[in-house]
Amino acid sequence: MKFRTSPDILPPRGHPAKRQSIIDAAAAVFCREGFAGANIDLVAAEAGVSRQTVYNHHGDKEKLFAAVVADITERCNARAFSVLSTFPDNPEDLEADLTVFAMRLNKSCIWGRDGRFLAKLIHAEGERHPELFETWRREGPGRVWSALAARFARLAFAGHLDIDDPDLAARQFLALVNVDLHIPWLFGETLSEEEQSASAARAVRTFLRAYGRKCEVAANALEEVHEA
Amino acid sequence: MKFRTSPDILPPRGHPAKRQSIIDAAAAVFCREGFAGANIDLVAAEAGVSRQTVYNHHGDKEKLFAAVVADITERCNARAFSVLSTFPDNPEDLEADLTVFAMRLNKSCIWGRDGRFLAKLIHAEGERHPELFETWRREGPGRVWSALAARFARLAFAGHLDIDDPDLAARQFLALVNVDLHIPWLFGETLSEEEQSASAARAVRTFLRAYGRKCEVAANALEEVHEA
DNA sequence: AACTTTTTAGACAGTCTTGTCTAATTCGTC
DNA sequence: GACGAATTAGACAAGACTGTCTAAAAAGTT
Repeated sequence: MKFRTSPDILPPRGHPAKRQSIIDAAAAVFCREGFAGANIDLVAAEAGVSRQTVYNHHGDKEKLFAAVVADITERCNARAFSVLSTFPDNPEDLEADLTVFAMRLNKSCIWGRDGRFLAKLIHAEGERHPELFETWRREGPGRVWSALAARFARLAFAGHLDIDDPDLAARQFLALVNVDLHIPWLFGETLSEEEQSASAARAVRTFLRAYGRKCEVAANALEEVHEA
Repeated sequence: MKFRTSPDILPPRGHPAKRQSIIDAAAAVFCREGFAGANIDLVAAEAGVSRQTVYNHHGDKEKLFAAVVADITERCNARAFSVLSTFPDNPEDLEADLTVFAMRLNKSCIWGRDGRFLAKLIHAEGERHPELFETWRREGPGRVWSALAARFARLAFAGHLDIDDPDLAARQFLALVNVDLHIPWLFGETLSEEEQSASAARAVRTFLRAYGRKCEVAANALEEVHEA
């Protein structure tokens, strides 16, 4: 209910393996039940640990929650950056390569455990406790997005794209990639591999219609117009 | 914890005004605190009503929650349809008209009380209790989106747009309109009027770059290419 | 093997919440 | 004003949960 004082995370004590297993279990429980509904006994049981050990490691429920957020944030950002490093800087077939990249992004950051958990935690507590997610905002959207924007800018500079505002293009790319995933995601449903790749392909196609090289767009358009 | 049996909503009893004020208060409390964290006494106090009256009207906490979901769903869909009726069917300046439409959509469905509440409720309970939101899925995305798609299809037929898959275009339009709003939305921040309109304008510009009439796109592109 | 740290099980007080019950009061309507 | 329905305040039992404490067991180290 408070988080008033700086929500320090307790310094590592005891065995790190248990510490991590507690955080993993707590993440699952907090996401399933919400902060108020989460039960420390359940966390302990799910972590295969006694309740007292949970308290030894993390002090109290709020500190445990803060530790979970920090942990998930870190892993999520790491994963995002790792996917980012597979961006097609020298594309052979830009549309195909971007589609593959979009699918990897989906798989890692949206359907992945960490991504889902982080999103749920933010939705549940972001409004009431924005402090907890400041790290994420700084490192996540703040850095990942601008890194993606830099990649797009490079593609544009190399003549593969026509982009005036790379940051905007990056955000719109991510939004388009999410279009078909959002609703199923909300209800815990999954998309088949084919659906995912079809969705990614549609997103990339639209993105390229908007940001593809002008002369190519012009050529394609003229061609189609002539046909009609 | 259950919602196992069909979560019937109690038939209206007592004074409708109080009934509604209870639902309004409950909506606010459920959204702030989550289902588990919500306190019936608090709902009663916020509604200006005694606890017993809450129970008289809505049976128990779960039925109250179901009633809140039903209420918000209905109002949210009504609002969406009402905004939809302002779609620019005979646009004078397509870009400007679509931008205004996008802003109205934002104002009504995203920043509005009902929209925020519904989104939070879905995020909090959608995975655990999808039954509760089936009405929304059927009437919301299912109907509003396809209505929007129909509007786009008409614009395309009239020669204002070049769209092969109107449903997809509608979904992508909504996604683009949301790009800049999502993060601030998560943390309860608001965007100034100017920021909102700038965001809407950017979304519409990209949308039209992707779906604008081919011959116009071609003309613009050729022009720019020639300049360079 | 001796010693220290960590973990465990369980009990425990204190708090909070839900949902029910009762008796008194107010409201709406005829 | 009189009557029945709706509302109120408050008490209440039953249960759940947090966070602490203790004594014993287990694990890890030298």
